[in-house]
Amino acid sequence: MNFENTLKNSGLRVTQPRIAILKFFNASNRSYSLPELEEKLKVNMDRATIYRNLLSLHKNGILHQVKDSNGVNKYIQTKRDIAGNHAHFICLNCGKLECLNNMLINTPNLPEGYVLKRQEYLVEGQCGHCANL
Amino acid sequence: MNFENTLKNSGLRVTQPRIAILKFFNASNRSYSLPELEEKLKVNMDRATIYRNLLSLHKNGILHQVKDSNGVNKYIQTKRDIAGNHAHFICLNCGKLECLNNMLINTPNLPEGYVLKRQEYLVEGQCGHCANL
DNA sequence: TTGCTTTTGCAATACGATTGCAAAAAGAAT
DNA sequence: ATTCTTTTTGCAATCGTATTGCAAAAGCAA
Repeated sequence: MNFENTLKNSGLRVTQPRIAILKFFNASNRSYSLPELEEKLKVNMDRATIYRNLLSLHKNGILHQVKDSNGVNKYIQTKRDIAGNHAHFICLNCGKLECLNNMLINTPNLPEGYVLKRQEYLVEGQCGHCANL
Repeated sequence: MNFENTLKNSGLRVTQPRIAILKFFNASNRSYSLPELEEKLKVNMDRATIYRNLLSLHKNGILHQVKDSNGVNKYIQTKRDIAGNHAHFICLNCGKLECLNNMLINTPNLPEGYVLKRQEYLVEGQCGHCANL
């Protein structure tokens, strides 16, 4: 499916900034923060535009959003073969974010009367490439 | 053990701000962020003082530090009966942070060649008290 | 009490996240 | 193609938490 359809299917208008963002993520397999994207795309669009599009693309399931250990949001293209809760890995060196598909998170065993809203299992370290530098 | 000894054992000088901070945490079983502590303690000390003391108390294992889902650092008194990696629960309503001692995290199964640096399993929801309001 | 080291208080700054608003662009209706 | 309505963009401002430089104050050992 092309970028235009991706947007249309989510009820989003097809705009230049959005196409550029989708194209950018599609050409990369790592994650980016808003400041990083700003740097990469700033000749083409404003920070607020990127920001708001990251939000809506995430809300529509097109981008995956994970906070790194500094509390900074990182975005990566959602892979469609992932279901259920899973852990995330972020490479502290290159910033690559991976979904650890083999680490499914089972529903946590909370004390009696507690209500679960969300959970996030973040693993950080060095990916295979960066560990060998 | 009293607050003075706690500090001395970590090689930290015994100062009024530190005693006040330890006393404050000791009287509460929930977690606080820097802004929250600022509010509670600002008549007595400066924000930078609180900030730097939270860092050193955390570095010395006296306080536990966990980022909530907004990326804000929360601090809570370290309970000495906790060993190993465990999940953390934060109540979205009252802010209470709990160590889920029954949820020990086993070493994640990373792909070949990856290096693990740190991990954090955060669970958010409502605690038993807040769920019944 | 002296002298050295650590800590504090104040002020400034860094930095990512977020918003208001008018102009521009997209898309539906005609 | 033109008009009209709604969404989106760009710019600038602002928010909130985190962080730092530096001189003065406090802690502590000799």
